[in-house]
Amino acid sequence: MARPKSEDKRNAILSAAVQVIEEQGLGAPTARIAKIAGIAEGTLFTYFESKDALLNALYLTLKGELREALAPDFPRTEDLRERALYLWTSYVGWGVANPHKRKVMLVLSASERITEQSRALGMQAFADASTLIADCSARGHLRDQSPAFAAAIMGALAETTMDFIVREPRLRQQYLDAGFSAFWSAVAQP
Amino acid sequence: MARPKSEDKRNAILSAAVQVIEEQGLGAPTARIAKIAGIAEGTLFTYFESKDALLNALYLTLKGELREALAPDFPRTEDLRERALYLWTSYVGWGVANPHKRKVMLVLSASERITEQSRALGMQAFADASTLIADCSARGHLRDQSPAFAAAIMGALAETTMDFIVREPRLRQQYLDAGFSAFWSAVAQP
Amino acid sequence: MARPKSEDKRNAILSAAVQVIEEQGLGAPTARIAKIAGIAEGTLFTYFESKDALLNALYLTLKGELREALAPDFPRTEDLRERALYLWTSYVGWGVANPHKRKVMLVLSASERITEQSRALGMQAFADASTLIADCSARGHLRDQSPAFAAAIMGALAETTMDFIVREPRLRQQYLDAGFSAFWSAVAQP
Amino acid sequence: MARPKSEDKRNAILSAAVQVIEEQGLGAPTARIAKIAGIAEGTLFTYFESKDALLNALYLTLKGELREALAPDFPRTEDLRERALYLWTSYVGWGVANPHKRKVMLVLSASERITEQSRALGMQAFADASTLIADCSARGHLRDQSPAFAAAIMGALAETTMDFIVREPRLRQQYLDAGFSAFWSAVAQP
DNA sequence: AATGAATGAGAATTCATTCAT
DNA sequence: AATGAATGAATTCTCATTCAT
Repeated sequence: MARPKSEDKRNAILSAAVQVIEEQGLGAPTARIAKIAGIAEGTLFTYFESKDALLNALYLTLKGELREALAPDFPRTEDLRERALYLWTSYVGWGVANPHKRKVMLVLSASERITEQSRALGMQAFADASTLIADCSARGHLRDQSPAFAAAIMGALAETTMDFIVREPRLRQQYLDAGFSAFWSAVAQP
Repeated sequence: MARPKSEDKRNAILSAAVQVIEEQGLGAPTARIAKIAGIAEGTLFTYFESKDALLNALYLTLKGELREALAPDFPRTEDLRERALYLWTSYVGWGVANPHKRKVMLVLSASERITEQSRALGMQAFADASTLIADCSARGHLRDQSPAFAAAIMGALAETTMDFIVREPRLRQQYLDAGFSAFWSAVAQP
Repeated sequence: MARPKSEDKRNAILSAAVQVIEEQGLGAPTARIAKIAGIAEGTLFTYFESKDALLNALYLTLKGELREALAPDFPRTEDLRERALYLWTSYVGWGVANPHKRKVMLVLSASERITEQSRALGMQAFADASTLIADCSARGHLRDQSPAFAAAIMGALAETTMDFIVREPRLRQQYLDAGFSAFWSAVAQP
Repeated sequence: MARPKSEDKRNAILSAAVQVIEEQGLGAPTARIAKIAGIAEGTLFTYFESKDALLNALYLTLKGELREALAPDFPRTEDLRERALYLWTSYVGWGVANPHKRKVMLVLSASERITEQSRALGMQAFADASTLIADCSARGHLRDQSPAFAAAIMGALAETTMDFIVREPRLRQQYLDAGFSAFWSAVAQP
């Protein structure tokens, strides 16, 4: 058999794409991505059919990574608040630890090049988290809204919190706590 | 360079830009914007020095419009909550009434083509609103955070609320109320 | 008004295309055509939407030129043979005088890039000639065949004749006469 | 380089090339030819040094097949006309029975990628037929022309006849007869 | 000022061919 | 010998911007 497609190379491309898109936006040339990935221009297209395909794959990869970051040892406690805090901390932690990836995810999300299908798949990955948030909000202000609303609110507050932590890393813990407090009040308490 | 002759044309360009960017993203050709605006390709550049200049001007214009939408007859009541509700309703109302403009603002915000200066100017326009929110939060959960944090949280919650109203316009009032309730709990209450 | 599209430039492109395609076939780069035409690479596309559009336009232009070569002072004689000879001579004369154009026309005709529409338009130009040939053949061997058959035969014999004249220009008159004699026997005589 | 292992594969490639070139022209990718042939992209190049080599080999193969179609049981009759008719019928029959191969042969003939050497070799295969035609024309209109002229005329008339039969298969016999009659009058009769 | 043709530097692919497996 | 990933030059076409009219 010929040499097999290399998972390493695929990852190198995705990784290079994060770097280059973070710097130049979605207009970043595939040639530059390839160069950073250490492969020939044409090789990129044996791993991704087109630039759009690469973009969508990158979107899904980042969503997947984020999910991984949330998943690992989810506490089994009965205490909803504790579990929500864990989720919150993991989420914000990932975003703060991976500012480039986060920025690229935002740019991708705002773009028309991500298909509905990708978006649906991306959401789907957060089913567990969504359920948790839905449980949290079951008796709060939003108890009558679609459960997705509470989850979206958590996402929005977490993103805002990340923005501030990134700008003032010194106040990390403070923003983390305050953000969660805001979230908990907004969603969970009656 | 020279002061352009027609304010109408400038507006037509900005308006066309909203439409075209909403459809095609920031990659939209200036030629297409010009065509939709009813002017010649080259004319666009007598009104805006470059595409980036147009983009930044558009960003500021949209921010300005939004501010206008918030300003008009701001109630003089003492009641903070009432004033905040007014602000909230205006903000969400504008976004829901102008989905294209809102989408374009998001795309622009996520792009590297908007300069720091534009972003600063854009923020600045909301000084009044920010002050109001800061007042609201003076005794709430976020009392120890930078006042901008509360304002950012309001923005984030409002955007989320708009997303859901746009998706389910039937539930407009419901989301509007629930969103504000969430905001108020998150920010204003102790 | 801006500067108008120049008929000269359009012709220069078509002319350059003949030269370059004659040398390199249909794979000839548009960049090279543009260079030979003395214009910028991109300018070619303000005159022709795409390479295929250029190819089809070239096909029609060459067919048109050929028709012009046949048309001018068609003799009004009653004598069919004389008129046919005139047609024959003009046709072969054009091909021999324009070997590059002729070669390119053959290459284009053999290509899948020329649309059916172009082919139909190209044929259409030869309505008069076809009628004449049909008349010639009305009493000959082919009297029972579709009139287009006789015309096609004339075309085929003329092309063959050109091939030989081009290879042995010295024998031009000889081949011209012999070819016509063959044609006349094949088609017109009973 | 080394003698390829499988004659079958070589044939599969040539066969695939006919199919693919008929569909897409000479621009058809070697990768696609290989795929249709059921082999790997790279394998094609152990059977043919380059795409041009493949094209030239294909040209010669098709010419060879055509010759085979003419050869088999050539009648030994004295009667020239009968032998010529036999040749004519075989030739036209092959073209009509193999429209794809015929189209590809035309495309190849019109291309600059077939070398002079290949063309010469291709012609050479028809020495017998040429001689026969030369004999036929020895006393006809073309008696004073190079013998190749008569042969070329036969080829041209046969191609034209095939075109019409392919378009109107119902009239096959009619066109076959009429075409031969035209040929015979053009070439053999004084 | 307005027009739109002209420019030419990219951009995303494609593809013949090579070469590691 | 066979495979198909890797290569990178080449290609068509786009587009912001300039400039002749």
